[in-house]
Amino acid sequence: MNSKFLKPYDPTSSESRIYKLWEESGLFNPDNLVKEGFIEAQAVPYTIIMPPPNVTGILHMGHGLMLTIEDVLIRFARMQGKRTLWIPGTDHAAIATQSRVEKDILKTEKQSRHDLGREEFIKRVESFAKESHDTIASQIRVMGASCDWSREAFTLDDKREIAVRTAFKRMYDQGLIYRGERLVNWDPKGQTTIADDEIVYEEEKTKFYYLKYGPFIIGTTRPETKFGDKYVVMHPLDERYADYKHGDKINLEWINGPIEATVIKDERIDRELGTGVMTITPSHSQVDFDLATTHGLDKEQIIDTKGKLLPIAGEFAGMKIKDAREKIIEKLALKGLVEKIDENYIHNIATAERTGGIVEPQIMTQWFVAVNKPFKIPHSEINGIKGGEETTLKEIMRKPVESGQIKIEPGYFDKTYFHWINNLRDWCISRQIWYGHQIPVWYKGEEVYCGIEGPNDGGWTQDPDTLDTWFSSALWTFSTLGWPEMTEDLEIYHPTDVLETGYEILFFWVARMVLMTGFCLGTIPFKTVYLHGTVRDAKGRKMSKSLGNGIDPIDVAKEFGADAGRMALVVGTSAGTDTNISKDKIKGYKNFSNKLWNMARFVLTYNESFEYSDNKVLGPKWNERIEEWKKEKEALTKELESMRIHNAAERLYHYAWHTFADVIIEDAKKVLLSETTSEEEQGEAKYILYYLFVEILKALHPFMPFVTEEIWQELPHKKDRPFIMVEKW
RNA sequence: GGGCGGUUAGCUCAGUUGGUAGAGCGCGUCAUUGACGUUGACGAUGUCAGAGGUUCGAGUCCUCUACCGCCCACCA
Repeated sequence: MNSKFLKPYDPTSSESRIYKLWEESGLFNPDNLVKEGFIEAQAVPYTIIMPPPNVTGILHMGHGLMLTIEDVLIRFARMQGKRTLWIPGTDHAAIATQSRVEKDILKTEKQSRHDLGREEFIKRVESFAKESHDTIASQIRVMGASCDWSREAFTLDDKREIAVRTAFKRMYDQGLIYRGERLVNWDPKGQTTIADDEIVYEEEKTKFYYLKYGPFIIGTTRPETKFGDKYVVMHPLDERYADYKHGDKINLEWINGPIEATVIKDERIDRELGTGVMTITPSHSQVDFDLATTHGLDKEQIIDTKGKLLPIAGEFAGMKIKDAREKIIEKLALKGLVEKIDENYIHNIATAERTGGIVEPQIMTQWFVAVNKPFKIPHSEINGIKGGEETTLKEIMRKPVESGQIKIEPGYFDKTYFHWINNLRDWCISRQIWYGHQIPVWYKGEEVYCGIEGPNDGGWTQDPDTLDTWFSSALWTFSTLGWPEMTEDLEIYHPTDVLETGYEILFFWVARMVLMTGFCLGTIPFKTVYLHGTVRDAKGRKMSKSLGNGIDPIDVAKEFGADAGRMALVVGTSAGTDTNISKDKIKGYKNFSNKLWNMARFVLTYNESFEYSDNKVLGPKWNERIEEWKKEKEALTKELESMRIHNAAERLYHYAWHTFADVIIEDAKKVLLSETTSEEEQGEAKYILYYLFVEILKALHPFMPFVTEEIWQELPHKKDRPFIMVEKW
């Protein structure tokens, strides 16, 4: 027995050494597993593509949970003899990364991205991203993730660039990507458009003004947008306004003098709300824009992209929204046009998630993906959608989940998924930022060209916008496998088996992967979606910098070992529910690592050498124990196959400690320490200890890969496989 | 405003198709120079949020109520 067993288990010295051994063996790569004969070439493939962490910083406990769950599934599949592939990668996270670097540069150099220029700025972002990537890659290793580094990908590397441009061009050619004037969410602070999902609504107390608009009273929180309001809208069945007919012209006194207003009747107006009458500002409000579009009304821009009033505001032109608001009310009050002011009006304002800027809707030319437009899908393996027939991207998202072809775990998220799809509007994919995939469209005068490469002849300018970061992540399951080339990887490993991710990105990402895979490949990206919850502190609070309650997975690995951290993350954590973690909990599993270590010490004390034999006959007492274990193992396998990882982990912990150590070892001890037992009896006791211990190590390996491998390497019996990692389940 | 989830032991949570309640931590008593004190044995604690229903039988299925949390949403 190696003398290291005489000391308590020290994870820090083992873990990095063991990871290195694994990595150098090349056995994270399924090609090598086949080459070296550990699995059959025809074996069932099992694939997970790692959700790429953003290169905006370092990994947190949420990533720790993600990596643990995926590694458990992967190691389990590998031990079951499947052709197991787990591809790691990182995400360029366009806006998040750009604004992070912008902030840094502003702080240290007092420069903006415009001061540096596009090229120089991109260089800075790239160097930041590189550094962040390296940190992340090493953290993933610390967690013990057995992913295939030879296939590592980045959402903004050369291969993925080709995939993105190919997908874009195909959609463009199908008419599913179009450029249009639409009302978009403009972030004046970030100077870019943002997606609906990137908005955070915040409650704000503001004033609600009732203004006299000719014979009507209109309510508003935003008098500064009212300069161009020359349409007054009401419900066609509202009896209070029956005297006014659609199209009537009314002359009235307004902010900067007399105007002519036109009456519009539309049933979308809520009669109960306010006075039941509204004026509209199509340029800066979605409802108003829709109304104006239906009735063919003028759309005048009132506020510019910096958040200042335009010349239409007359004397207020050039003022900021906040400053102008009070001044306008003062003027209206002087004219006697203010009926009433409600001082305590609570409403939600839209702010940009990344910058905190107050979103100002603007009419702009942007690129969109049409989700409701019918198109002919050439080939389809999606349940409920036939190749060669017409469908829509929305259908492509809905059908696989509806038909059960894609299973979402936990199941109740189906409802949320459908609810979201039903309310989905066209996806705005252009962003006015620099870091990301630049839109593969070039202009020369009136000519427009879309292609994988720019046109060869001179005089063309590429569209300056970049794509929403989710556009490239939506291709992730197949861009990582070599698409648009029809590679062997793509053939073998796609569709992938499991997408494991946090429930908060079900819409941003999961739904869009389904969309893109359906469009590009006519199939589904994955068979199962496993959604994990948020990792919280011991009191159930979100971990945050301001609270200082965060736990760093790397610190955990240093203090308790990655194995302990993994167990603590996984036990008691069912799909879709949040999990609380504390140092006490992690410490409990460090103790467990040590317990295993000491079991090894005891077992090896009595088994300096060991011969496995398949037909070893044991007495009934020990036989019962073996039967008991077999049942336990069956139950475990079932739990793992149904992805109830928490149950499997808990069962194993309980079996190893409270059955094997507390009962079986104690029983064996009685035999081994007694003077009166025969040699045969002693042999049986030794055998059962060794046999069951090895079984436990194997079963525990997916959960606690390091300590189990470390012990396995010291076992005396002749092993035909170099690592427990590639042992048979 | 719309949708979804939760409410089980002091704490954190399991509980697969309905069959007399479980784990970990914590707590109490005791043990122990024997693989391990990062230990062992034994033990206590629950009207499973409340009300009603279906059933031979409900933590589990149905309805309602209360509280907590999350997501979505352009209320002028």
